[in-house]
Amino acid sequence: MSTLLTTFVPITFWGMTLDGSAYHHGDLRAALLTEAAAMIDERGTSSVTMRAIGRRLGVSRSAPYRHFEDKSALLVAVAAAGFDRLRERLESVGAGAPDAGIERLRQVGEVYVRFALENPGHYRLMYGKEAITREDLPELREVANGLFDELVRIVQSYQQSVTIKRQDPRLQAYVAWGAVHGLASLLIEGQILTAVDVDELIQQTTSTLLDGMRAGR
Amino acid sequence: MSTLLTTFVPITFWGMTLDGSAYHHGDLRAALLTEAAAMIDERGTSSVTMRAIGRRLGVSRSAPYRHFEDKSALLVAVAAAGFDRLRERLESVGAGAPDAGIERLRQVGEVYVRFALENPGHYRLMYGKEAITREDLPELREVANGLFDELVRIVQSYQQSVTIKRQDPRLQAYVAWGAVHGLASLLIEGQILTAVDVDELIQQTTSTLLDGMRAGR
DNA sequence: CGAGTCGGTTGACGCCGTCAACGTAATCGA
DNA sequence: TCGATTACGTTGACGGCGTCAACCGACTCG
Repeated sequence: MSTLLTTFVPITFWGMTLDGSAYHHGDLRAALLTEAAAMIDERGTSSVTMRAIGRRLGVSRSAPYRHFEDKSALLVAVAAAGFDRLRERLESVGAGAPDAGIERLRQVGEVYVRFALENPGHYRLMYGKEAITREDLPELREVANGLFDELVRIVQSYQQSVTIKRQDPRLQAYVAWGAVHGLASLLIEGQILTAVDVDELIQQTTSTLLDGMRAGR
Repeated sequence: MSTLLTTFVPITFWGMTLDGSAYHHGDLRAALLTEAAAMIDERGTSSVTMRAIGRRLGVSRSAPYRHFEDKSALLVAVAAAGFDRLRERLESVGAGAPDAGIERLRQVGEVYVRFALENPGHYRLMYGKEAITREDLPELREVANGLFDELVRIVQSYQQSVTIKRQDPRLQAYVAWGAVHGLASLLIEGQILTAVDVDELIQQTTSTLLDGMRAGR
């Protein structure tokens, strides 16, 4: 009897059935991350709910809890992935321009703002506090701080060229970060509505910043 | 009979009873605004719920709906009040320094950042999109744009002094706004953790900005 | 004094995050 | 090979949320 019944049980391989349905999803954790990321950039962080993401992936409302402790943990993971992508983008700048010079600092700023514009939801998540409520963000802080340290190093290296004022590189790095972060935020939040050319705006920001950092003497 | 019963009905004046309880609150609308503002700066925008604010004011969960169409409308009103306060603060800068000069632009930047630090919840609400979901923000946009126009005017007036580069003042104003907004945001969101002096950071930002705006020639 | 409006109330609905209890599939040790 | 364990899904339930509908008391004005 049980033998007969089993003939109606779908044949499975790694949780996947032949007709595509699955009891075990296969790699739900990865799917959750990419789906959450997509939702974030499509309709904002507030559109990400545990139930909605489950619905979109065809699993039950609480399936995500087998892979992330709570909603905040999921968002932290998405933010961490965002930091990784940003780091890659910034590192690729160095590879292209071996001559260095002030030009690299400018390019880093441009790439930074462009990343924010292309991944607004991610960017807000990474540098905002609203969605992420947990205190235990060791890895997240670590990767974010790593990025900042890289910026400090860049500033420092250019202070050693003659064209930059010799000042506390950490302070200078915060100023530079603030300028590009502010521009990115204003653009993302739709605060800059009058018809201005975004490229020109980025250009102007980096120019003003670098002029200000360069020694008046 | 009904005459006897009315002797047990509390004597009221403008909705207030002699023992302090009230059926009509008196001025619930104003109370909602101040209470929401307090909650925002104390425990963040996400702590503001229609039900919680009603609880804190001793009214029912849906009493606020007699004064604001929905939660977003309430938050818009709070944000608008924030813009008014910021405008007052910024206008007071002009009054104190009649001699003008580059110094005023620097002071405006400082006051701006300080306002954000003192009213972090308000500031986030004013310049973020997360909490406010409605499209019909005519007055809000208006007062925000008014503030920006004021900044454009300041930049313009200082371009007419010899010490500033002659460039599109709108573009320059966006750059300046971005720099202070970025610094404020980083500070508010707790992104600047390493021990740096906030005053020095503000100082450094405005200096770099003004140096960058000033003509190298 | 009676009608209408203003500003409160409760009940209900459907969303949400999350926990507990449960079931099934894959895996691993004997 | 098989039994136990673990990994990964499921549904049911709870309380909190925004919001709407229905209701009602209290002030206002003819």
